[in-house]
Amino acid sequence: MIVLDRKPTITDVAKLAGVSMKTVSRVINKEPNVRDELRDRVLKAADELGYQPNFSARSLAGVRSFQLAYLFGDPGGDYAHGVQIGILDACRDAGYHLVVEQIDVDAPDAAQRTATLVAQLRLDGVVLSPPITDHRGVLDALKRAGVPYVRIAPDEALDGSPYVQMDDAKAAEELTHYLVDLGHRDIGFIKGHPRHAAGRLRFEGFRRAMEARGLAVQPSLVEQGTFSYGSGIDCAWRLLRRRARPTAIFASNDDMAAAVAAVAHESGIEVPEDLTVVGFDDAPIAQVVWPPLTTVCQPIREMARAAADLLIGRAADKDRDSWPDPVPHRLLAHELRVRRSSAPPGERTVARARR
Amino acid sequence: MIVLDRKPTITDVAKLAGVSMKTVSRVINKEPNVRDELRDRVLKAADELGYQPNFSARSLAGVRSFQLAYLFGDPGGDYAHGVQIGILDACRDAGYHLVVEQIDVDAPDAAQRTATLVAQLRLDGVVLSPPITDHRGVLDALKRAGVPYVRIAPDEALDGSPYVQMDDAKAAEELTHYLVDLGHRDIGFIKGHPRHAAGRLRFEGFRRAMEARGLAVQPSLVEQGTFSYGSGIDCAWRLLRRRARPTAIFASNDDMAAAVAAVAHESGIEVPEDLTVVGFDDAPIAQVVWPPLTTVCQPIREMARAAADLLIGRAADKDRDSWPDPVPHRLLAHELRVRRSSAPPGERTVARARR
DNA sequence: CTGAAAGCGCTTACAG
DNA sequence: CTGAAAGCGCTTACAG
Repeated sequence: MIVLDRKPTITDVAKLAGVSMKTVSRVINKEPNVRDELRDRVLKAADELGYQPNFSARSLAGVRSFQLAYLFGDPGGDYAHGVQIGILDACRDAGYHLVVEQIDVDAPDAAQRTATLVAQLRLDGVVLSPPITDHRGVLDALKRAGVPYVRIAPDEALDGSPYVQMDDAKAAEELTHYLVDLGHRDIGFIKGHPRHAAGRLRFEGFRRAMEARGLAVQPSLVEQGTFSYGSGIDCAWRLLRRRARPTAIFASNDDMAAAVAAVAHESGIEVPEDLTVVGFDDAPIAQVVWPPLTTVCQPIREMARAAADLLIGRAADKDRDSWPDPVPHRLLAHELRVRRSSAPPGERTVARARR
Repeated sequence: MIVLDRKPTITDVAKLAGVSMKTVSRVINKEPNVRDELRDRVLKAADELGYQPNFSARSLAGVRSFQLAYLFGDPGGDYAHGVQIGILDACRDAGYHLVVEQIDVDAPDAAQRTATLVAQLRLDGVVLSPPITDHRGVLDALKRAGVPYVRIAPDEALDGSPYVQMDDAKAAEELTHYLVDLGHRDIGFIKGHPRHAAGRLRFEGFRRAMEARGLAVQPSLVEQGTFSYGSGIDCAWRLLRRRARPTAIFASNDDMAAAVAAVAHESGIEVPEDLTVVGFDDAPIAQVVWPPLTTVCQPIREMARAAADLLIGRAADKDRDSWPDPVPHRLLAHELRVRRSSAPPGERTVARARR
């Protein structure tokens, strides 16, 4: 181990190994066309000096920056955090770094802030998650700057860019079949944010499953939420104070399902004895409310990892100036998680619902 | 608005404004010694071209990088996410970018990964939060690399580096006084992770307050948790199946308090009628369990913001090679949040506890 | 398979 | 107050 009074550079390694700078560069970047003997000498020298490439120099000189950015909108979110962890998984494996930026979807300067970010930083790619995965201005700014991006759980796939998703409609169908199989007929539904694809698709799946079983979706049992806990509270009150209340409630995400459980408690309605409650996402909250929620696991971390890998793969490709045709996309598997918030409807519950 | 076929550089701005590159640099970086007239010309030219400085070039050439890093340990955390939002607040205002890295505290390569990060990236500073705010190896790696860092809620302040904190002991004291004033005498306590300063300080505050009121801390009512929801479940069972169970339980954080509430529900114990439960932090979970938790608000976002501001301030300082003496630190204000999980002990509850 | 030269877009250190 | 030159640590494009 040789210690310099400054950070060792590629030149230091080259001198020590007795080769040119360019050869060191080839070895560090795993490029072909280096004799094994030289490669070994370089690796040894780099190791002795504790050499690490300077990412600023790399990105200034080269076409790759070894840097990704993650743009997220929701300042509160478990979701955003989960996505971030998944991106970091990919970055760690590929020797990448991650820059994060929070951009309020409703801020008038969202597009401008995106443009500034990509003008200042050379980025191999940007990962987007809901709600800004569907922000037209942000998308346009990225396109104009020529920065590759991948959208997670996008609304319209029509953007021409790659995306990663799960099958929300199918998962909602499965969850609904599960409820019907349990014996529920009068099922309340709390919709998600109308602007979010996931919200619409989950309702669509519910509707389809009900029809498939010959059951009517009762309009009076469908409430419009926004995915927030607060909206879940409001919808739950409306649903539960009805004389003929449902025996089960399907909330479009776990936050709203937790809200339903809270309102039930407050109203003296036992979950799941008097009311089955199911959510969606398998967010941390699902296991932390009482009772733990039956839900569908959305593989957020894996989705994010896949998005980042797509970007890293493109940057490594010799044909890095465009996406392959057709543009890549990934559909990741979900999973039903049955927990204690669901049960067959009780006798008296059914009686009341039927009344 | 002039559009080039490439990103405009400082040279483009200089030419358009009819000044030297160096003058543009002075204006962009708000350095003194530029005539107003030149400044205006430069600003106008920069604006017309839509010029944005290249951060890679800046950090390669200069002593500042306009970039901070945030190292967090807990992959699950609301806490980490809150810290990140606070740092981003500061970055946004100062024109900084933020690189994030997740490092498992218990991983043997935690220090090595830190060293690699700071060798590859030029950073104006690093923000650390629990649990790695107390990781000796990580701290040493940072020190060795000469990268300034600020610790959030550190265990030992003895490190010689700046830190930001709240007064955990005092807050716990206040919360305990509140419980005693409500009429509680038999108060159970669930400790936090023994390795975390916050855990110890909160218990210390509890102890002090009990003594101040002439009440004994009953060893049989003190359980050792780890801040996790799961540990809260275990501790709650032990506390609640006792014949003479406490009338109130003080959990060292909200996750564990939520767990207590869940176990209470499962056991048919009503909160707050039969049992008062209080937490700590005012994490999102506090308002999302039933009933909402009485807790202490830890100003995480503001603490993180203060930490980042310290780092940004130092980088902007002409004396940026060392911290001022004495090293700066910030103590931010907490706040008691009374919600529905706490109430005076009921008659029968007191009777049972006294038995 | 290997390397010498030029250049990425800035800031530093210096001169005037 | 202003600017010309050198250099940060790499990669590119090219030559051999």
